[in-house]
Formats: sequence, C-alpha cells, structure tokens
Amino acid sequence: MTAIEDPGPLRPVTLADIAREAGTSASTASRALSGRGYVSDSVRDRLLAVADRLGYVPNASAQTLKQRTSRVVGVVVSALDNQFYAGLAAGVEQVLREANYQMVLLGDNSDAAEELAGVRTFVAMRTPGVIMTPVGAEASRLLLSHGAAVVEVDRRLSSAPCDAVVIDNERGGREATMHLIGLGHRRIALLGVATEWTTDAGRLKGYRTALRNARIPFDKRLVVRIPVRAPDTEARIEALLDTAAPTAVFAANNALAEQAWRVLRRRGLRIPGDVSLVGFDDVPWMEMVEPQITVVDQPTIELGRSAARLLLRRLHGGPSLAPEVDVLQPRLLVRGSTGAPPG
Amino acid sequence: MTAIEDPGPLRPVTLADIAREAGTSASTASRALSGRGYVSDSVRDRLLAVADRLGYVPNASAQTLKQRTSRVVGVVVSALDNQFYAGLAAGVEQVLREANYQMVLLGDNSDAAEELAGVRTFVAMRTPGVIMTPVGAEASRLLLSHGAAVVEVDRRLSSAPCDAVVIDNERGGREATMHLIGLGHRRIALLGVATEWTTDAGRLKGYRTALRNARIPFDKRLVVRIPVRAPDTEARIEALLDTAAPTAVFAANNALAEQAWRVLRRRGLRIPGDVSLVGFDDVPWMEMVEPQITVVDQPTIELGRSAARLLLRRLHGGPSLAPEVDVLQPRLLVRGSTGAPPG
DNA sequence: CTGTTAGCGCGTTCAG
DNA sequence: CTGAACGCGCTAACAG
Repeated sequence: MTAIEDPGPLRPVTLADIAREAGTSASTASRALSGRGYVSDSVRDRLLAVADRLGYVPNASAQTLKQRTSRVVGVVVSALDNQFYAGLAAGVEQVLREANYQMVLLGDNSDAAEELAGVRTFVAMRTPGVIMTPVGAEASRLLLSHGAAVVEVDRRLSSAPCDAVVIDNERGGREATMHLIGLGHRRIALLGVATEWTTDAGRLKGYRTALRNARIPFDKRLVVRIPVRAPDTEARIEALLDTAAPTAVFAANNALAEQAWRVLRRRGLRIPGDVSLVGFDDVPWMEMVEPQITVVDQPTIELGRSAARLLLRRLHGGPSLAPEVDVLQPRLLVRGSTGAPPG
Repeated sequence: MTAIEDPGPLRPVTLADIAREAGTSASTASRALSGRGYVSDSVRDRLLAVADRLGYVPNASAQTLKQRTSRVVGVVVSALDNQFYAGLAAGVEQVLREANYQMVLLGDNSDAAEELAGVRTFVAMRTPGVIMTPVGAEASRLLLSHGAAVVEVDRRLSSAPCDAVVIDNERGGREATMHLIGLGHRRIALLGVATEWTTDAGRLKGYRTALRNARIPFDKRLVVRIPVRAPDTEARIEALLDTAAPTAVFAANNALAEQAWRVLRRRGLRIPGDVSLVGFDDVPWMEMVEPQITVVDQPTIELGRSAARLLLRRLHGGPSLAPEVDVLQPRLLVRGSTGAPPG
C-alpha cells in the first residue's frame, strides 16, 4: 500500500511506537487496538491506521505475561503420521479456530517422557488448556496441578476426574467379533497394543464378551498384545499365525491392521479365503486394497471436534463444572475381507 | 516424592517464590536454574532442590519478553493429513529436538489467508524462525520484515532470497515420463496442481523435456491442472480420460495419484493393461494396491531434516550468511502400474 | 474519553 | 560469588 517500506528488522514496532506516532499514550493505543475500553472514534481510526502502516503485530509474550493466560491451546497426540491422529487434530483445529483460539500441535511417539516434556512446554507457555491422547499419567497431573484444563480424547487415563471424549470401544470390539462368529469363525485372533489404554482394554473386553455369548472358550494364545512401535511387530504376527492357527484376525487399530495385512500378503494367504481380517478405524487404504477391509469405523474428526468443544466449555465455565465424558458410537463396515472360515 | 502435595493451581510458582524459599535473591535463583553465571555449588543445589520440590516451570512468556526471542520454531505445511507433509514435519521435529528447540506445527490447507494468519501468530510469538511449504508470497515477506528467519521447503516462492530445500522436480518429471515413453506410450497425460508452485512447474517442465527429447509433440489437452482441494477433481480426471484418451497418466503428487487411481478403478479400467499410472511421492498405499504403483519417490523425512538444519545454521549464523538452497534427488521406483500401452 | 502509574516474571547489568 | 535495580511490551486501575 505505502510507497515507503517498513524500517526493516531493526527493532520490532511496539505499542509505544504507534502511540508516539499517533500522539497518544500507550494505554489509549492499547484500548484502541484491543477493542476494550473507551476510545473516541477519531482517535481510534488514527491509531488503527498507524498500526497498519507500521505493520504492528502485538507481542504475544507481553500479552500473556500481563494477562496470565494465552489463547493458545495445546494438542498432543501419539503419532503425527498416523491418519487417525491427524484427523483428530484436524477436528480440534476446526472448532478452535472458530472460537479464535490457536492450536499448537505436538507428537509424543506414544512415549510418556516425550509427552511429559511437551506438556511441560505447554505449562511454560501458560496455555489455558490441553487436549491429549494420554500415554502417561504424569502429564495430566502436571497440567492439572498448574491449573490448566485438560481433556482426554480417544482414551482415558487421568486418575483425577477430567473431561474426555471417547468411543464405545467395547461395543466396537463386540460387533467386530460377533460379525466374525456369525460367519462361522471360532478361532479368532485379537491383535492389540500392550498398554493399559482404555481403547485396547475396551476392544478386548468386547471381544471376550462376544466369545462368551457365543459359548466359545477363550484361548489366550489367540490374543497378542504388541508394544507400541515394537521393531518385531511383524515377527510377532507371524508367530501368532504359526502357533495359534486363527481363521480370522481382528486388528484393534489401523497400524496393526496394516501390519497384519502385509504379513498375510507376504505369506500368500488369501483374504478371506484362508484368513479373514477386520480392522479398527477406517483409513483410506482399507477400501483401496483388494479385497477391501471390513472395519470398525470411528468418527475421527468428530472426536476431535467434541474434544475441542468440551475444552471451550470448561475454559468458559471454570473448574466448578462437573466433568463431562462424551461417548461416540463406532460403526461396523462390512466389506470383502471377511468371509466364512476355510474348510 | 514428597508427601505434601503442591499448593494447587492457586498461584503459579515463580522464581521469586523459590528464591525466598531458599533464602537467596531472585537473580541468584535465575542464574542457578538457567545455568548461566556464577553460583556456588551449594547454593545451586539448594535452589535446584527447592525448584524441583515446588514443581517450578519457568514462565516462557517472561523469558521470551526479556530475551526478545524464543526457542520455538514455527512450521507451517499445506495439509496436516497428507502423509507427505506429516513426514516432512517429523523430519523437522527430529533435528529441532536434538538442538533443543520446540516445534510448533500449523496447517494452512493450502490457503494463503490461513497461512498468513498462522504466520502472524508466529511473529506475535517472536519465533526466531519458521519453516514452511509456502503458498502465498505475503507470509514470508511478513516474517522477513520482522527479522525472522524463514526456510522454504518442498517448493520455493519467496521473492526475497532465502534458504530452501527442495528436490529436483524436473528430473523427477523427466524420469517418470521417459519411463513411460520407453514403454511405448505416446499419449501421456499429466495431472498437476493449478498453482505457481515450483514443484508442479518443475515436474511439468521435466515432462515436456522428456517428450521433446523423444520427438513427441506436446498436446495441451493431455495436461490438466487442478486447483488444490477442488470439489470436482474426479470429474476433471474423468473428463481428461474422455477427451484426451491417454494411455498413461502421470500424477504429479500423491493426492492426485490417489484420485486418479480411484477413477480408473471405478471405470473398470485395467492398470496397466488399459492405462498406465505413475505417481509422485511414494506413500504406503502405493505398494499395497494391486498392481503396485510405479512412483517417483522423494526423501520426505530428509527434506524436513535438511530444512531444520538450514534453519539452525541461519539462527546461529545470522542474516549475513549467503542463502543456501539444497537440492535432493528423487528416485523412480518401477512397480507394476506401468506397462506397454494397449494395442 | 484519556494519560499516569504500576506490575506481570524473568534475565541482565553493575556494584559490592 | 551474590543482590539491587531496571526494563522487556503490554494492560488494568485509577485519576483527571
């Protein structure tokens, strides 16, 4: 707009600069630019013009320091490169943006130490709230003890009561297993994660419930729980196939489903001819492969949106509000990877 | 550790608190905890113990305000849910973490306005540097004018000279096209993005070079450039197939490759029997589908790592350093989706 | 409606 | 080696 270029990176322009330029005090400039407090229209216009001309950008640190809180909310998820978590973050971001909050995203690689370190920088930033897929208990404890709101999403972990949004994992696990049983399977393997996460616990519970209802005895050799990011994941899946001879595999998350699928393919096993496969959490590849993968779909984006709404509610309502836990419903999508057992 | 719980969220503990508790001044506490300046060992130990006991977390805003810079570097990518950008961010994060910097990640949905808004909050945070996959020119201009370092990654856009790391897109485009020509194709479609991005420009240029070298006339009807996130992307691909009757499709990024693949499948066209397909940027589904997709692979993680290294170099070296542009090499992976043209 | 004063929490002189 | 004083940029009281 202006012909004169800004003075360059020499010194950032401050409120005092624009006040001086406009012939007012800094307080007035503050009121004009923040929109709070009385300022005459003429003065305000002049101030706004100067600020615009000088390319003024308020110093967020000074604001946060003064107001003792910021409009940044932290989000920490387990794996930035997993489409499930990416979708979650996208959902969070949508509603946060509408409420004029800024999302800051962090990945912790499912590592409690990394999670704690990340959360620590959030408390350092005086973030009013954090949304997280919890991996360790320390993190939310730290946050809470510093007065930050926390909402857990996807899984619950906090010992202290806090807002959360999850899905009905037990139902998802039950439906997947019942579907397999209905097809005639009796040797159904469960591939889960070796954690205390409520996601896996719920899916496992649903699996056991379905078996019990069908009077199928539980065989612990069919249940394999693999540590997150274990380097020998595929070997463990191979071992399962070798030792337990399942006719169907229920993989309790999208990453395990992918690994299982790869192992099955490498072995030349036909799906569902030799082994049926059902996944949990629908991701694009599942309907691109042949046959397409039967899967328990979850409302990923909505999970994120709900979490953000819960956080906003608490930021607005304060700590006296009773904790709210939203439970969303998964949905079984029957596709081509499940069929009758062989023989 | 301690039996006494911390006083709770009442008032955040400050340097003054821990100083008082330890019977020193705040300055000494500052020196002890930051590790800068002289402090006797005994005093330091006492201070550290108190800080630990009280759960002290330094106020990042105060630090940033005082030091006029922070250890947070901003990263803004086009699409958080695209595995390419996710990998990029992962690479950046790796080297930043080692250097004790904190990454703050933002997605801009390939929208210049969103990008600018995000970047504005980075300058508000007094972020010393930003790594970005640029979409509009304003963003880096703003950053630079405020004295922040910027490194462009994946594509270049800034009018002002700045550090960047890209791949040799022209070579990638050329090799993909030559591969197709070698197979006997003469009607090769190019699916690109309707932008000025150097990525697409380079790939297109490589495509044209390959055609020229092979004495194949350029047919503009074979080149379709689709706006990012266009709602009618698939229809445009359909139209290409209808009007230009290509025997091969070169999709210039992973998203377009996916869309093209879906259209081809829906139409019941055989790959490569009826149409060959080559993608750009290898992502997991490409080797899961049948046949697997021939693709120009790029060193995604390394792209991110290099960008971060470039940024650190500049943060350390200052603005007097000559801008450095790293060019990494792509690599053609020949798989099953390419074969001789029909007939 | 506007200016003055004061202080958020920290790091950095500069004396002692 | 340590403490006192000051100011980073901004905003909330409080006069006027």
